[in-house]
Amino acid sequence: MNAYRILVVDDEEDLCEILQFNLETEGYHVDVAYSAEEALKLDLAKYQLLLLDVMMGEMSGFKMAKILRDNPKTATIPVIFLTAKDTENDRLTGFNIGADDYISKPFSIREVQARVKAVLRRYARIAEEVQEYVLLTYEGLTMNLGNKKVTVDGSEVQFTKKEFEMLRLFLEHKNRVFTRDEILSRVWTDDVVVLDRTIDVNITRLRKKIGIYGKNIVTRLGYGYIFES
Amino acid sequence: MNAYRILVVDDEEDLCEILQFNLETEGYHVDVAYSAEEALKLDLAKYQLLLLDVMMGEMSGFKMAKILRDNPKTATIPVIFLTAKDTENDRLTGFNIGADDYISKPFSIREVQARVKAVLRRYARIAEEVQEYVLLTYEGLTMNLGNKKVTVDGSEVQFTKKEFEMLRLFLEHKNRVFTRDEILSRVWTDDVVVLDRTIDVNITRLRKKIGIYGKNIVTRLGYGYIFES
DNA sequence: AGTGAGTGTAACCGAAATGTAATATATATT
DNA sequence: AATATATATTACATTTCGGTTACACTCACT
Repeated sequence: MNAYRILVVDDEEDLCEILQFNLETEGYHVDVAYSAEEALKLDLAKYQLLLLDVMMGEMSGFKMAKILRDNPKTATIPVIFLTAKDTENDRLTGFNIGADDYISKPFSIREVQARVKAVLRRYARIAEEVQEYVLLTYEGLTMNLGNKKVTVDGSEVQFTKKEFEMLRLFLEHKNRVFTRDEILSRVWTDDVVVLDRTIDVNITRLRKKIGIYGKNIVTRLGYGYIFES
Repeated sequence: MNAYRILVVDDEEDLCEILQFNLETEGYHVDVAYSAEEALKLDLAKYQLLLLDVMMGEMSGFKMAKILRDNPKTATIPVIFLTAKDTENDRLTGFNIGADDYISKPFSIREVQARVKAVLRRYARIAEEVQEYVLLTYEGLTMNLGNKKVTVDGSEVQFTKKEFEMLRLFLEHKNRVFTRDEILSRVWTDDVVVLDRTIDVNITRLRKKIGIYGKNIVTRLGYGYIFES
């Protein structure tokens, strides 16, 4: 069985070392980063759990978690916050961002081990069941990421891969402008080179397929496209 | 689309040439320095990526990277180390300093190209994600960089790209005079040449659009324009 | 080989954005 | 006050941008 990969992000090096040692003893693979900025450079999608210090360097753990939540590739990774601050307020902020648990410093290693185990168990179960049935919707538009089906006002519409991925991008980030370059890098593979205008053509095709909702894909002249809700 | 600027720092001239040639073929703009000392004389902030040799002349790549990390203007520039030494120890030193990647000599050009591409993509992504939340404001003026919308005292106003970028420049640097040349170089792409007078016209347009706040864009006769708060 | 879906490219058109020139106004200089 | 210089404004010309259509190419599957 493949070991779970855990990333610890904390600016206290000693603490990182302790966590790393003890969690690796438990059989996890543990990486460490000493700041949110450093952590964001990593390919975070490969971790099954993040332990984030709330108070550190430039970017707080909360901010980092927020960034993760908005990227589909990392949005579902469970997060446990570590913090010295144990006010009710912080706890709430944490849980609002989608914290899976919350550990206050100082903590016992046993406690950390127990919570990590619990979160991972929960995550494993949910990952299996839920992942397949993720639905993206906007009013009468629904995309089923599991079976790749799209329905527009109740009736199913056949989508091509490009159309599907573009609409997915838009529905995952409504009200955010995507430049053609961004769309290109997210929907097309790196090894192909296509003209900017290709996007336009595919936008036209997408708009047609989603009927009335085509109007929600708005052109931002000079910048790109945006799905407005 | 603006090309990424990469700086290669290595004392082996042949190697530099090879890297420069191959990366320029990929569409990047590549500069070269033959020592850390030489590199540090350059305006490093303009680069989006540094390739640093670890073993060279007086100052090592590690030392140079450390200097960069301590200067806020260069602290976030991604670094890839090039080295003949491939001990675990060196790798760790590198990553601790905040290396984004690590390439051991001898390496294949393909490998370098792939890693450079990967690092730049990661950075572009992070920059995008961060930008998504940025709101620039001044009293009743707000600019949303994520969806490129501007509101003036509550109501949305349509902006063209030039108008948007100019206002963005002003709001990001309130109370700072911008000469026409500076505005030109920041808002216009390098490949176009326009008259100075063009700025004036666009300033007029911008002033109109932001209504009452048009008065905050003040003309500094003989110098340029300033947004006064 | 033949077929059809998926996808990229080229070309045309209209609309929006942007640049330029001409003119008016303001500010500085003597 | 007169003149020169700098900027504002307007109207118009040009360029850029995006929507759309038709068509070509590729690839998987017969």
